[in-house]
Amino acid sequence: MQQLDVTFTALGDITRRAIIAKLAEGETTLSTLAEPFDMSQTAVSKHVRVLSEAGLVFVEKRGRSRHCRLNATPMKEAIEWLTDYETFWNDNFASLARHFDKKNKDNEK
Amino acid sequence: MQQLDVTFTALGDITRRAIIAKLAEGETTLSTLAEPFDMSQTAVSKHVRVLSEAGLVFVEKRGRSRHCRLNATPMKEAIEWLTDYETFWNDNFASLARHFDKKNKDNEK
DNA sequence: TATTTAGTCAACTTAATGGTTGACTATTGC
DNA sequence: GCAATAGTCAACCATTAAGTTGACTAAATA
Repeated sequence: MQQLDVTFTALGDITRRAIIAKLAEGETTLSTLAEPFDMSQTAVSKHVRVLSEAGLVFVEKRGRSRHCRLNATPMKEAIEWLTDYETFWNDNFASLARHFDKKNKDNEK
Repeated sequence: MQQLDVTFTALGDITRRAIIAKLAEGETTLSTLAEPFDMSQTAVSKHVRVLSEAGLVFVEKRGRSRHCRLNATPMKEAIEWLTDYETFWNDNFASLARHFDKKNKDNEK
């Protein structure tokens, strides 16, 4: 699987996006993170694993608790991919040119 | 399911992103779209359905063929959601302030 | 009219997701 | 030492996803 696959897939779940939103307010432990959700801690833990495998969350074991920290850098690649299509919601010749310029440079994407 | 869920999920597949890239070059029929892929036309057709249900592709029946056209507007919401986290890959106080400003305005997301 | 072409549909397989529960491990604190 | 707390793990269930094939419909063309 490609990085963009795991990034977009990880973001395609409302619970995981909510976890990200929580973590944007600051680092927390798994249990406090899980508390507001209407599902078991195990379920939240699985979502956090998906996020951590996507590199979107760093988990650090500290004593008996797990501290989770947001890492947004994989979003960069996602946003770059999306930005490449901005021409299709702005009909703007400059961005159109940018789109096909970029396409010629990196045909592997 | 929420719009962001279907958008991100649709984008979380490399074949579907490749379809989008093809359609960025211009409208095509399903069969010419399917041709380069190493899978049945039925499979490609299913991917196109996922994209069209996400609103990312418009499909129009014309004679015996289906013409597919890219519609990138759902990407706008996706990019807006992501941009809200730019503070976490730039450590920039202005974008941090923007992030928490926005959070206060629209707590429903 | 007969045949090719474009595409869908239904049925099926396999694997992944998203959730549960119960048992377990390890750490903390009384 | 014992009990509470934080979390994982394994097993299970139901649903969805991604692909296949074969039969079918509808349009274009020889």
